[in-house]
Amino acid sequence: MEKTYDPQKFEKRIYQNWLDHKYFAAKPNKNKKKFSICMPPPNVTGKAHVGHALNNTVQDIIVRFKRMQGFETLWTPGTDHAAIATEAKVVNALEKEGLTKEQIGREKFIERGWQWYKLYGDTIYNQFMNLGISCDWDRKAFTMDENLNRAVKHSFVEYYKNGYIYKGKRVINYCPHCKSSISDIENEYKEQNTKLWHIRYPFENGEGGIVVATTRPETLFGDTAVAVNPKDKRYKDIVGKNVILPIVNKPIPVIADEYCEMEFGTGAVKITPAHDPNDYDMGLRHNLPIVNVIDDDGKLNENAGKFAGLDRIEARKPIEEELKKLGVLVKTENYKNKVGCCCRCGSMTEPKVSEQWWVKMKELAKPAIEAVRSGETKFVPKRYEKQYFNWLCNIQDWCISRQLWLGHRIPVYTCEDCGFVDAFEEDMKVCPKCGSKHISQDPDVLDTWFSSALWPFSTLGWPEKNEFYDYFYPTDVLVTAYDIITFWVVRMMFSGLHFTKRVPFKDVVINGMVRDIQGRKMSKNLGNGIDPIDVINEYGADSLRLSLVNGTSMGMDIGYSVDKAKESKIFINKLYNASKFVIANTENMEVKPISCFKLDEKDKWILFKLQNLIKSTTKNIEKYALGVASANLIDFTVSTFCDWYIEVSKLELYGDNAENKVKTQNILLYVLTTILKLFHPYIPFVTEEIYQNLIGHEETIMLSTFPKVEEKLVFKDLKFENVISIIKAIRATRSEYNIPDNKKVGINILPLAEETLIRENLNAIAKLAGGSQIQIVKSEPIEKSAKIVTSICNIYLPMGDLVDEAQENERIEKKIEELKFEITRSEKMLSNAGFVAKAPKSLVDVEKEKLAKNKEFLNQLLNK
RNA sequence: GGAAGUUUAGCUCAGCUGGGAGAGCAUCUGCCUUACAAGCAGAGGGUCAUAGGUUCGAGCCCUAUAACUUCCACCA
Repeated sequence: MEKTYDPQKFEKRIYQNWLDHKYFAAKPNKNKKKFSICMPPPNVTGKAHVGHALNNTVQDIIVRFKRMQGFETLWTPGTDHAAIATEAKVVNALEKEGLTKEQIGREKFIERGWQWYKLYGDTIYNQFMNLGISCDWDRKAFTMDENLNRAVKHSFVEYYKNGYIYKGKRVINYCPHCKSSISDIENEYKEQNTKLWHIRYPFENGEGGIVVATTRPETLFGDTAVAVNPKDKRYKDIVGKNVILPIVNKPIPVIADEYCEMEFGTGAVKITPAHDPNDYDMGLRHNLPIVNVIDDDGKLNENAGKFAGLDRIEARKPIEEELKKLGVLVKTENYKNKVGCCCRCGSMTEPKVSEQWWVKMKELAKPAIEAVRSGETKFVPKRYEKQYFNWLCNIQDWCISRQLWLGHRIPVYTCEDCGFVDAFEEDMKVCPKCGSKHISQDPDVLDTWFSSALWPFSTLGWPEKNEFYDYFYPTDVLVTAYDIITFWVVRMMFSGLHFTKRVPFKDVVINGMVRDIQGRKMSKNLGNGIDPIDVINEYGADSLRLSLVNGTSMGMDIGYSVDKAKESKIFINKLYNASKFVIANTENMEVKPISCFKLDEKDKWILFKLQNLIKSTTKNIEKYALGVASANLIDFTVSTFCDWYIEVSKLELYGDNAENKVKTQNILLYVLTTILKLFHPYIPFVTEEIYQNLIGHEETIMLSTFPKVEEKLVFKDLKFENVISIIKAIRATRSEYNIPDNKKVGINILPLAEETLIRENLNAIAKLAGGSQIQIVKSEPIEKSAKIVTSICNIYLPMGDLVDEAQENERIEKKIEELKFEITRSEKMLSNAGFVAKAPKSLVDVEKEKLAKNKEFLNQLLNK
């Protein structure tokens, strides 16, 4: 191994080796249990950000763990075509060439789309590979692939034939920039400083009238009524009368509708059915005409008279001037409200009445609700189920048509001659009813999420019957961030249940969002984004991975800065160095099973703690407590293995007892190997690199067996803890006396119990506590010494004049006080009838034992 | 308006079915001890947001309050 830990030197090489051996590939295997998972597909033309790194790290940890546990493990990678986003990029690119998509036509445009996919499609995969993730690259899926396209058509037609899909006129959100409808969840409300315009709509004689408050004066041209609350006494007498619509000079009725809040504004609302969903509903209730005043570019149309052609927002100013001139602008006031914005491009969306394709949701939602309610699919953490239920229980029909060219075209065909309309999986050239060739396909494409909704099974080849689908479906876990529960998780659930009759996954693990260290979202505007590739280049993929999950808990946001990767690298460096030590000291060793050695206390101690670690790591990973598991692993590696076992093992390794040396070598090797395997899912590269240098290693650590608890190595009564206490006490006392570490002192030990243990570990105590010479004494030495008391021995450090009587007494007094406090505490607890009666017996026993021990210790001290 | 989450050491965060408050970083002191100075050893630092309640026992359960975050709804 290299002298220093330098991840750049081996990460790429190791990954290539894994690829070459096809270790990530999975195939149906009846003799093994399966584990399957599919990657949330990133945007095909996107770049990896830290969120992806976290999401894929979590998946890879789970996948590697399961693979080592012996499951046939399939992790399907994939990308999404993200129609709106990609189309916008292609349009942009065309713009730079001075072209529009209309100019080059649909076919050419789609070709350009494919060029775009191909050009950028592998970028994100390559970035993911740097992370070390172990997905089956031979099964890469893309939502626009031919077989996935087939799944989309198949499911659309199935929905259509069974009456789940319909075409209908509704108010939808329209993005004038993307020139497409978007669904309700793609419409994000953002707060904006604007004005509230109070406009007087006079009576037909030009006098008086009614004052309405509006945030959108520009839609005035589309007003077809003024509404008030029926209970509103102020307007009781004018309901049913007409008022004059200013500028347009057209009479419109005053109507009464419960929807109006009497308290808001003036209590009177202008009703524009064409440009507001609530007004639209009211229009239906009151049979109002619909007057459209905004065109697809977001400009006012001919209904706006002389304002036609102006952008809807820019038109506000001249309209305000005009209203002022007419004397109907009562006042304007500053106002904060929220306006819908396109989640892709950020521009303000327009509610628009139009004809779109919809999926009826009510029936589809029911089994999806039931599957989570019954526990067939579980969320981790559970609280996210509420978000899921909340959405599904108030579900609205899903608008699935988009006025774009990239994406899956809606497979509905209309015959221009006989009017026949139907959905088909095949491309239709001739009308099946009348034979006419004048048959045309619907121009719209499907919402990107329509194909994503089929992801867990479409990536397994559905609807074709095949062994991958049969063996690996349903998948076991879905790992995703909470921001797409409604977009994606919900839709996969109901689609999966509808088409496959099974839940698409058993567990939904929600990872948090990665934020900056101040808790802000990472964004281009703030310039606080962190590029995971930069982190990998500087600290290595293992450090990035570990820093993203260590000490975190599922579903919680993570405040991230590169300092965390640095911290992880420092730890990995430690592991690397400890491994170097073990490797150097086990080179030519004789490998034997540990059970054939006579184990001493330190051996039993480390072996037992290791068994506990195996148990807790397994349990924690199984319940997705990845951050707890890694923290325990780090703690064991540093504070148990390196700080103590390696240090005491040096005595055996450099000593002259050959049998003890072989024993220690074997234990070191066993413990290190086990640590590496436990850690492999987290830090796959460095564990493989080290593993390859161990005696008796297998082909690859990633296919080795995940450690299991060995009952033979589970011991009780860990006496070595006493030795540690002795060493720590001496160190602390030395520090108290300001004795520098390079100065050695004599150590005299007067055993009060466990003399054998103390004798066996004399050298260890001397070495680790900085002793010049160490000896067992039968009574307190005459020399002036610092006295240390522990529960099994008294320790005397002869330090001559350095010894301060007062300080000595103080230390002993302090210990006595501590013990007295402990004893009082125990006695209080044990004299509490409630505690003795109700607390678990084991706990009461522990307390009794503690009390007895402390009493004995105190007696020793008091009797001296 | 409805819902969820967060509040623990100076900072970033863990903390299991309720059973003596933890880590890393930062700070202070000493040490280049042959795996590691990217290190080692020692030390200081907390009214677990606030107020009640349940319990033998509360960081954890219940109620209220405050601050911050997010999701849903979209009152012109």
